[in-house]
Amino acid sequence: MTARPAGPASSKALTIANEVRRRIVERQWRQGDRIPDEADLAIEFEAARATVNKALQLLADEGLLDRRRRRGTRVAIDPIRKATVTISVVREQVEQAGMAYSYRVVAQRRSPVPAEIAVRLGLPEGEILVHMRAIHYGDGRPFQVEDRWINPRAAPGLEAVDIWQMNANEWLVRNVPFLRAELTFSAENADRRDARLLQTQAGQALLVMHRTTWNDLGPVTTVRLTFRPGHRFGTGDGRGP
Amino acid sequence: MTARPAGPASSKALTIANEVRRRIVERQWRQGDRIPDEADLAIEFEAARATVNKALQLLADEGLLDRRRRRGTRVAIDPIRKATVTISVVREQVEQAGMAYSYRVVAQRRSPVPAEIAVRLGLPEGEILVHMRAIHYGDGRPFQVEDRWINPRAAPGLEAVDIWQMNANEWLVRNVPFLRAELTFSAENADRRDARLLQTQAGQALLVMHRTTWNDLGPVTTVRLTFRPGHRFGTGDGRGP
DNA sequence: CAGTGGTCTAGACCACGAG
DNA sequence: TCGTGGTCTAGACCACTGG
Repeated sequence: MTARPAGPASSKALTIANEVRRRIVERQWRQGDRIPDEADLAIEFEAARATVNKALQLLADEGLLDRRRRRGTRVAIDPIRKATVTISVVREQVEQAGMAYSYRVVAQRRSPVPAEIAVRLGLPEGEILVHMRAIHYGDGRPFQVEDRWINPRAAPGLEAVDIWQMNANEWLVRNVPFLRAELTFSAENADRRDARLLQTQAGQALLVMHRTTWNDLGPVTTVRLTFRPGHRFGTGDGRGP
Repeated sequence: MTARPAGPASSKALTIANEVRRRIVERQWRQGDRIPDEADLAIEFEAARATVNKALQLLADEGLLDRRRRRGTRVAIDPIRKATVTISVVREQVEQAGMAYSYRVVAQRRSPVPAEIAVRLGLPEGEILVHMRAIHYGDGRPFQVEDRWINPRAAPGLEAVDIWQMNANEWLVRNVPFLRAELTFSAENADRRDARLLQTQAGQALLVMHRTTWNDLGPVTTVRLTFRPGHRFGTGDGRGP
């Protein structure tokens, strides 16, 4: 297996970015080195400075370059490593794995928000939110358990839908764009309820993802997603194919 | 707590992006709608088309817009959700948490690579790689256990360093830029060795991160990072502050 | 074919910050 | 102070694709 063969690319800016990346990776330009300024590179690559700028910005976003006015552009001493996690709709994850998707709501009610959740959302404790629990299945076996609180004041249109029927995840994705999201991963031992819902045993290590989203009306929803045992959450990194 | 008040921004392109985002979030432009083309927006915002293009590209990268030649720009029906995970150096994580960092190598040898690891790296089974285990401490308590395989052929300069002394994570970050990385998160019950190294109990749910990196010479390293119980891996979402 | 986004260019001015 | 990156502009041509 070879790594991406830093070959040419479809656009001039990408071609330049790839060439600069090659020089860094092959240690022609080393960590901490200052590289030629935009004007010089523009001459070398026979491109406009704006094009070179675009290429270098790309590499800076990747964390490979450190750019500052007046100081110039240097190869990052400590390349920041960014990975992009794509949060797809659960159904797509299941179907991509070649399994038949199904979904069941196991609980739904309006309820005063407990302290822990209130803190996470930044709402006063005891406010009335919609609380629901649901299970996503792949080929009839539990794939993911969803425990969700929804703030109806930030999700206009929610009253009109039948929560027992709809898939909250998809409904929210499709109908309530968000401005900001927070995401955490952690591992927890399954408690009795987790174990029952996921058809596994208490104590089993489970991957847990918490996601909270906000829009301009305030906090929209916070959800605890518990994956079936053995699930892996994978990514490419933010650096192209 | 309010969400980011989609206010003006430091650059004209960002100002435009924020305004367009606001119109989408406030449902003035709805999922699937076609929005005005670049030329029209350029007139409305009194900007050059290139500036509008930059703004819209930004929103398309976020997944909020779907742009195609000739077809125009539409509000995405199914906004892809991307989150950016920043993998910092362990020492920085520890120090940011206000703890004193220390590090200890507990094992190091050259060894034929076992099948599972070989597959992950895309190397033939039995090839001789460097294998090491180390523990990262915060205030003297185990923070993370590192189990790493390094391919010396892709890490020039490795022979010259004292593996027992160096911090492999930092050495690699500083000296071997990579082109591609794969990352997965999972949860595992601690086995006896994990439990001993992390000073916890067998069976405890642990967050595990696997990371494999490649450069132009081939696979560089694959590492299994096991975090102390209760560790959370958090992110912003790549959309601003 | 023609409308739309994708990209490039040459030139300009500005903002930051090291010396 | 002044070199460097950050950004914008007006104009141009190209590439894709719907009608």
